[in-house]
Amino acid sequence: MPERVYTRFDDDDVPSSKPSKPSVTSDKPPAPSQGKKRKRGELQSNPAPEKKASKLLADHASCAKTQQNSGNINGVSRSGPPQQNGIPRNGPGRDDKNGHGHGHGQHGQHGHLSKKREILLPLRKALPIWPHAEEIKAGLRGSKDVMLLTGETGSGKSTQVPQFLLDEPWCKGCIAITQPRRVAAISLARRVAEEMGSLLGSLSPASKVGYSVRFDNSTSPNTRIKFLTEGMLLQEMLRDPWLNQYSAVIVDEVHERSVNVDLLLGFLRNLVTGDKKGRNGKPLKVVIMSATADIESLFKFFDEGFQKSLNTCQKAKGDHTQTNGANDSDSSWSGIASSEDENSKKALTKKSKPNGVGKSNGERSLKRKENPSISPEPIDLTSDFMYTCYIEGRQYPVKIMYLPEPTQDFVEAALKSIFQIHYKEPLPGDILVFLTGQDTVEALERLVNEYALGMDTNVPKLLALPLFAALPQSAQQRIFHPSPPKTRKIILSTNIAETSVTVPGVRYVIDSGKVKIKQFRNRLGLDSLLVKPVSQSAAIQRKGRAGREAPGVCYRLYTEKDFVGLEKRTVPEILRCDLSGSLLTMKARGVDDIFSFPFLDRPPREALEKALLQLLQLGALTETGGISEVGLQLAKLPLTPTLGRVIVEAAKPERDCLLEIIDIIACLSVENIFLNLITEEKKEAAEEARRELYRREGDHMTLLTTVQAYAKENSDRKSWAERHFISHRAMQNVMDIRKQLRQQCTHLKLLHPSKIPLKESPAAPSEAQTNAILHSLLRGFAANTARLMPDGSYRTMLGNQTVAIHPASVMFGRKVEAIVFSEFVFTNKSYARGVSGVQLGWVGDVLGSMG
DNA sequence: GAGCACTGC
Repeated sequence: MPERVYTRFDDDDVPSSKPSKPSVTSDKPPAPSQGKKRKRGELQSNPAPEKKASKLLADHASCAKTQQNSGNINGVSRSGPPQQNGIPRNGPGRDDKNGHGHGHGQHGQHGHLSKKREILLPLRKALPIWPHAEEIKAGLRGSKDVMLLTGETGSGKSTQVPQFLLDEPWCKGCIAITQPRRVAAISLARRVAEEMGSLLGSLSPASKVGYSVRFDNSTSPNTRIKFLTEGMLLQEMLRDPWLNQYSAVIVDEVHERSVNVDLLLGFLRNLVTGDKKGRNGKPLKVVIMSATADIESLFKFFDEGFQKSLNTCQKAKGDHTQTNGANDSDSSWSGIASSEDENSKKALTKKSKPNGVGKSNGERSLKRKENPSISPEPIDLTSDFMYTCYIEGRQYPVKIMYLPEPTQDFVEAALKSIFQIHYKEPLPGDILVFLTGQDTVEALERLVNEYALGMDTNVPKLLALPLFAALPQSAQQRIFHPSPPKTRKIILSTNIAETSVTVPGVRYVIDSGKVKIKQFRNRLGLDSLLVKPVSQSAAIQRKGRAGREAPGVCYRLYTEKDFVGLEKRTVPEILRCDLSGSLLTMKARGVDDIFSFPFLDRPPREALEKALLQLLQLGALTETGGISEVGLQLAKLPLTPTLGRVIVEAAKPERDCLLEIIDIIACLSVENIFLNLITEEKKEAAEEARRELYRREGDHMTLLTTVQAYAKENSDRKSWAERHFISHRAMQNVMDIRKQLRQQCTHLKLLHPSKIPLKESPAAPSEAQTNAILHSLLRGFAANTARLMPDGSYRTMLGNQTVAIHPASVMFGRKVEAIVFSEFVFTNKSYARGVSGVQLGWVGDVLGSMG
């Protein structure tokens, strides 16, 4: 009875039980429409010659049913179809942060620069955000220090907002704008420099736009707009906690909710609602840019900060004057808000009850929650200190198709959908498939290629392109090449395409509805990497990838009911990661009481306590919970506290193996340097080629040997890496980090400059050195130790859990009395990765010394 | 016998 049929849910991503208007749903077949409707059997009219293919298509044909193509569109339609203003794809301000859209070099001459600026100006003026310039400027004047801004994809917010604010009277200093990713920071800076007719960063002392990311700082004395990664701004706050060089901080892509952005928001709230005494009276304006759905919680977050500050201020006043009514809220308003104009004064008097405004807006926005994808109606979330602004985006409508029945095998379901789309839909229109990981990507790639062989010759060709982070850069670049003639590209991707990489040419998205997600388990102290259902917001994000260039279709490989049952939001990273690094960051920036730090989402007390305990065990905190000398050193290292602690240990005179440890740590802080090989043939070849690098002491000494051998190779490192089946890109990263860590350690007086060899030392480490290295590792990873049990398994020293040595380890299959490991991950079972053999007595010593 | 995605003076 249940026909396998894609059903379409019109219009809204989050269906409510009673749709506000009639829509095509799963229980009623759509009314036939005159236009593009295709017959059911149409797929069969193109029978594939090969049996497999024809079987597949026949299967799918019976379930393929196209829905009427109503003019109803999903997403933002208010501003009409995009690109009507002659704006090219990837044109100005379209949030193209891959750096592929406009890779112009610098034009050396002033004339060129201003000409470029003139050319770009009309394109800027056509952006959806342009008409809001005055509103945005006005929104931050007077007592209003915080602006919440939602701008959908393609609104131009990342490029235009800093330029709007630049000439405001309060803006005497620099504007910082943060990005979650390096490429985004750099390509946005390049774009804005062009728009302003300025050279980029350090290219000229006069340049007004720069950027700052790890390993790459490009600013000038005259930089007014600086794009930086979130981590970079946090790092700057270590030196300059009041952010004195900035007049404004713009935090972009807040909805991605990285750990760093959460910390940043907490610090910024404290700054902007605090006494600002370190800023010598200079104002600091904060702009938060995020998805519409987050605005309410962000508003509450900052509003709470302002309320608290009012209460504190008022209490202080009460204490001083010894007079009335500490709870009389009205009397306190004028105390803190030194309003600069009549309007804000009026606003002050209007707001009689602290919660009044927020509440009514809360009710209104609840309505929106049911339909988050409709055209945003402005919600009037305003306070005396905040302004909320909505910018429509440029997004084409995307139809959604659901499976009528859940599927167990999303790879097979994706395969069927790919061929269904390919046979049904005319070119152009590439297909983007969201899968969980390298394994499913490669499995589907093989299947697509296999079935494509059986396609009729008059059917367009298929080109399957895998996309995942571990893929070499050159292979990743293939997705940007235009399709060959009469060919449809099928991009098989992990969630890298959700945020990090924008694939051009996509009109069809197939969403497996699954994602591999990392979760830190406090009690066990280990990371889990598990396949889980995506959240609704992630599903919406994936769907949106189909509507970047033309109207599109999103095939969800789950039912509409499944979608309704999904979590609304992806759990923010800060609630599912090890917090020790974050807490160290906070302690180093003067947050004494981490339990009162303003978290947008507060991690459970247990997680905070666990992290504090870990920092204590590393010696990063004093007995009283203050930060120690070691802790300050760790906070300055671009490493996790654990890895940092290994560095500090290795610098001790009795260990004296810092350079070696730096090489190892550099490897541990990049992705796997050893390439994953698929065919048996290559695996064997790699085994053979790497034999000279393998060390029986374990993975850490193997990494050291590898770095030393690579560094020693002066002629052609790339071919050396290829010969040894080692990722050259990862090794370049390792060398960058090695350099940075050496510098850092010199600054921290852990390393004397005279110790850095001018030439790469070829000497293999002695046994004494090896022991020193392993002891240093043990100091940081004391909790990651296990002993061999009589039955041949390993059990952790703390917690007595079973761990298996990961198959990729050189220690795999070996039995030694004890092991130390730098990574502990749960996938199918608990695995130790990065394993070295150690003496049981050493482990006892280090555990004993920690108490 | 196995590898989501980012990021740091």
